[in-house]
Amino acid sequence: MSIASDIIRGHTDTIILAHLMHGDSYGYEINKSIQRKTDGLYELKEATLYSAFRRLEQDGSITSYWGDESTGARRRYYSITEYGRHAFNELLSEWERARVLIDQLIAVED
Amino acid sequence: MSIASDIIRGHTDTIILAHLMHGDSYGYEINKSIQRKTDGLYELKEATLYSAFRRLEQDGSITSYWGDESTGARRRYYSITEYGRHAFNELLSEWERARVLIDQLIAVED
DNA sequence: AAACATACCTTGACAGGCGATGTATGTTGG
DNA sequence: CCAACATACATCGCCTGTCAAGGTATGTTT
Repeated sequence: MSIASDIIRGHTDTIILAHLMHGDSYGYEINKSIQRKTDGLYELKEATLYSAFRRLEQDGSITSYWGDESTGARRRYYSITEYGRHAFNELLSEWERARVLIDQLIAVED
Repeated sequence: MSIASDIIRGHTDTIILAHLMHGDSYGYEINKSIQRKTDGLYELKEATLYSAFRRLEQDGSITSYWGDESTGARRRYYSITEYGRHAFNELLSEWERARVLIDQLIAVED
């Protein structure tokens, strides 16, 4: 892992919601997708991932249901809600603002 | 405050070190400078600021000394060390990488 | 005299990340 | 055939950074 978790902290929810904007998915798949997208540079720790699911479901951003796999391990699918889409957009624009702010604050030139 | 602290979290040290790259400074002034730079959009909470100073001094990134104000409240000045400059550069490039990574992960298009 | 600005500091609570550990199913290499 | 690995989910308890609240002290302005 080459990225400090304190930098990613606060983006976990956004990352998960972004994935669910494409359609329903489940934990393992979401994590694999993150690894693929970042060429293995980043992954969510399982404990982080599942605690995020709990958080997001509690606040109404996602809902979940068990898949009907006839074979293999069972999967719990997650679906983004209308509220979740709205929350995601908020998080996105917050990120835009934060990115500018941080760049401003850590620039050595003034 | 319009930026969630979980997004800025992990940048506190970088922000402080960036300021000290210009020269020695003290807590109150650093915080005022942050508010100025961001037009009041962001400020470090005092508890956060001073706990960051402690952290940075402990790991050898900064050193401190009391100013010799003949009038007004006393000031504790902080100075970035050679190690601190190195650490700052590391943090900077980590931010570059993280920014790209996050953008990649929260993009809805793929 | 009160309010405000400058300036520092500590305590205790809280939230998110994560190492460790556990469960269960299915596939594959030797 | 069985050990190792991949898939897939879940929880517990620790650690770390943030911050509300509170405190101290000096100087200026109203």
